[in-house]
Amino acid sequence: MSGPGQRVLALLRQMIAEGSLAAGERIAEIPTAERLGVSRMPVRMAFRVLEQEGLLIRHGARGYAVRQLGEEELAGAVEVRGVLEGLAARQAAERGVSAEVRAVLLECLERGDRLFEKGYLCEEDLASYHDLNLRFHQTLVEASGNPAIAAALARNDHLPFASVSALVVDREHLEREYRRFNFAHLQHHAAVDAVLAGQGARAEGIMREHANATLRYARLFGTEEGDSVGRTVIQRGSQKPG
Amino acid sequence: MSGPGQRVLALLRQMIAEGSLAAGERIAEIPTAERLGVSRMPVRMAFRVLEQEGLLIRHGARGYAVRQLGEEELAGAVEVRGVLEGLAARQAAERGVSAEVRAVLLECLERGDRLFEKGYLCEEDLASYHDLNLRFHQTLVEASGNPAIAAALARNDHLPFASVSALVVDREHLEREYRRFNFAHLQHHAAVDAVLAGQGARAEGIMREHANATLRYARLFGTEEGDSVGRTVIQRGSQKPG
DNA sequence: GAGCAGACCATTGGATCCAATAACAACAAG
DNA sequence: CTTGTTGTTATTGGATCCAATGGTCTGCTC
Repeated sequence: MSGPGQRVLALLRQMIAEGSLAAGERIAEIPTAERLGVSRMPVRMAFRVLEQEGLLIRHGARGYAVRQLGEEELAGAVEVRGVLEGLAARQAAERGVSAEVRAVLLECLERGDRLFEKGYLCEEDLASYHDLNLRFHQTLVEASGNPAIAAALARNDHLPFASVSALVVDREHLEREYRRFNFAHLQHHAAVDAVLAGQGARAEGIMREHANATLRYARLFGTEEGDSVGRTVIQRGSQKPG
Repeated sequence: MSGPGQRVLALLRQMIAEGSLAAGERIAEIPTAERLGVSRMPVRMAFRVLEQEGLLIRHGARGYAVRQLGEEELAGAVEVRGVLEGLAARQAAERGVSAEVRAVLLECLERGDRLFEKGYLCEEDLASYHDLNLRFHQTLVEASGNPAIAAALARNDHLPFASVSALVVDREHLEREYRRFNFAHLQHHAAVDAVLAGQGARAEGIMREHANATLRYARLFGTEEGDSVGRTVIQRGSQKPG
């Protein structure tokens, strides 16, 4: 575990996510292998995985290309995440959650409450919120008892900006971000309320709308088009899907 | 294209789907390679892809195991397909469909009408219905304009029995299957009606329920538990996701 | 007799080599 | 001048070899 193969895979994912690899440009095995200082073999393996994840697409009959995803493709991925997490919430509500899951969800809510009750956000609050947000979503998906949801979500989670684990934050306007994340956190509250009450349809609707919190709310709460100054992505290490 | 690598991948998928490989049992590279008469390399590649598709899972620290999916996992996958195809139908209805898509959908409906109007099903009707069913679903997903849906569906489509391309038919009771497929076809009618009328929510609801036609209706329409005699799977060649 | 340690074997991952194929370019012919 | 054909090169896929790691079995010691 964590041999050169995994390292190459993680490196390529990161390079694609942060744009070091020009989108749409062709990418070959040998230059990539030399650039990363490994043999062609782990690169070959990584290319297959990355193709399955949708980050690379075949470029003609020879080689791969970094997939360039436009605005509406991103919106589509967010929409997909919405229906999947909505399904997870509904099934969790319908089947009922265990005491452990209930405890984790309530703890996430409480930790978020403590974050937001002081009325502003500082730098390390962003990291904390990111962590609890991730934990909340993962717990809900697990609580659905439907592993197919996690499997389907795994694809989206590899697309940059479309996953829960990628939070686009505007560090220049932390008061705006406070409102945005606070709203998202209130949606968490509503979702937990619905799930614990066994209200499947309500839980589904809330989580479906909540998917927009990642991306669309960023515009909704004031960050206009082209206002990319100071926008940062908190991207955490790839949590394993299993 | 279509070299030994693709052949190995297709063979392994088929062997997993039809149960030639015992579920849950460990599967190693070397015996598999010898059994298929190829080197270890294409097997290694295929294992990675199959792991990404969810057909294989890691068996401890060494090797892979064929994933055994129980009844409720299958039901979960069907549910996932429901929400995804529901989303596709809704987005197709909301954005409107092109003339070409409209023509294809109507042609699928008409061909189905001709199949069912004679009041019974014969053997080659099953293949015809399978083809038009597949075409219908693919067209609808494409019409959504959301490639993330197809990407998310690709995972489910590899799980045996959960995809549109796997129809479980009971050849012993073709009159029952007539009622079942006819019902599914009427759902197609309703879905197209809703999509063409721009009724997104209605289209979504119909397609969501329609996902159950693959599996759950088989029991609903009379095939009881354990009544597996004469049940066959029409599984067609792996249509490429892109 | 049981537990621990060491050694051997099985199996996987990486590297290098070889073959096959596709693309590009150059040259010749119409 | 344009187009077709052929040759060369670049790149990918497959095979074989080598190293590293984990598991198991056996023997020794307490």
